[in-house]
Amino acid sequence: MSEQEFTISELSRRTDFAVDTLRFYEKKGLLPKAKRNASGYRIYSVEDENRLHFIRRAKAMGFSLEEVMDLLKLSEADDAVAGPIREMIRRKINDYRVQIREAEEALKILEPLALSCPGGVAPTTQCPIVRFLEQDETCTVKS
Amino acid sequence: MSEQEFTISELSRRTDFAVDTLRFYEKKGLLPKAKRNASGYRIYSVEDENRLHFIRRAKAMGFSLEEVMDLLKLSEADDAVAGPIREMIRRKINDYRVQIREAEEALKILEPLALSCPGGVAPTTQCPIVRFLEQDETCTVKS
DNA sequence: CTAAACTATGGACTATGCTCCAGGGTTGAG
DNA sequence: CTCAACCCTGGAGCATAGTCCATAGTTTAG
Repeated sequence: MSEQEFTISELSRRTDFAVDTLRFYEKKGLLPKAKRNASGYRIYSVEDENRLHFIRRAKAMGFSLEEVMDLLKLSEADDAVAGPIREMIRRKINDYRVQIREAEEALKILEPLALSCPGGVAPTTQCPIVRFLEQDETCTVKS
Repeated sequence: MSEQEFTISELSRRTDFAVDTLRFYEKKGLLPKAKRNASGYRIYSVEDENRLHFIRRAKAMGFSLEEVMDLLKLSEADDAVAGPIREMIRRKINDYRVQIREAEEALKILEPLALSCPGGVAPTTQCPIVRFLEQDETCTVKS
């Protein structure tokens, strides 16, 4: 009977996105304006479900909703080509590399401080961390 | 004459924090309620300047304003001891390590995809990235 | 027929860290 | 004296990604 059409709560159950999130995604343009039944209820299909799988994966790869939207557009256009998509992935790869480098820079400072700090009830005057933070020389890494 | 007291814009120039940011920090409790002159203007001292250097450094190490506030309290109390501070640094170190691990996980997936993607004007049906995103198996890494 | 469970809408609220604005008072140089 | 440049306050707004609410209509099981 039902030929692959579902209500919003069914789609929610199938994709594990909250009902509110699905409506939010529609408003943001990540999902197309849903078909409606006679009383205004949204009706979804397997296409929508697939689109949501795509969204989930792209988010898992660290893309923001705006980027996910771009990825969707880039991959769904009739004349869609691989170049721009690869570019987006390359940029994301670069973001991650920068992030790793910055985290490593911070660790290079924090780890020795943690090791040389006596901890326990030693007064903070003995604490190299506090001394480091109170220095007034500039220090790079972030911001 | 002026014995180390300055107005908010002077403090701003000396610390390179925007005037608005200084007022914002006071409201948030990162800076103590400033002394005022007869007409209600905030008056600052070198202590405030030092505190702001501390804040700048702690932020550069990746601490949020709330964490910076904790660090300030932990290091300024009369009976301040090194233990809790070291704990905070250790937690931040751990955060960075987790962040690095997650970024590496993502790279492990994205880098091979970028390498195997033909790019250019190849249709997206040829694009391993799109194929990856359209898969419906679950995949870990984030969220 | 009724009550529960579902659906719709628009708008408010969360956290983070500022940034900007309007409307008004104060200070300092010329 | 006047005008620019400063200061004050409270509140709004930005981005991100939802989440929750009130109010109201709809569908379905018993």
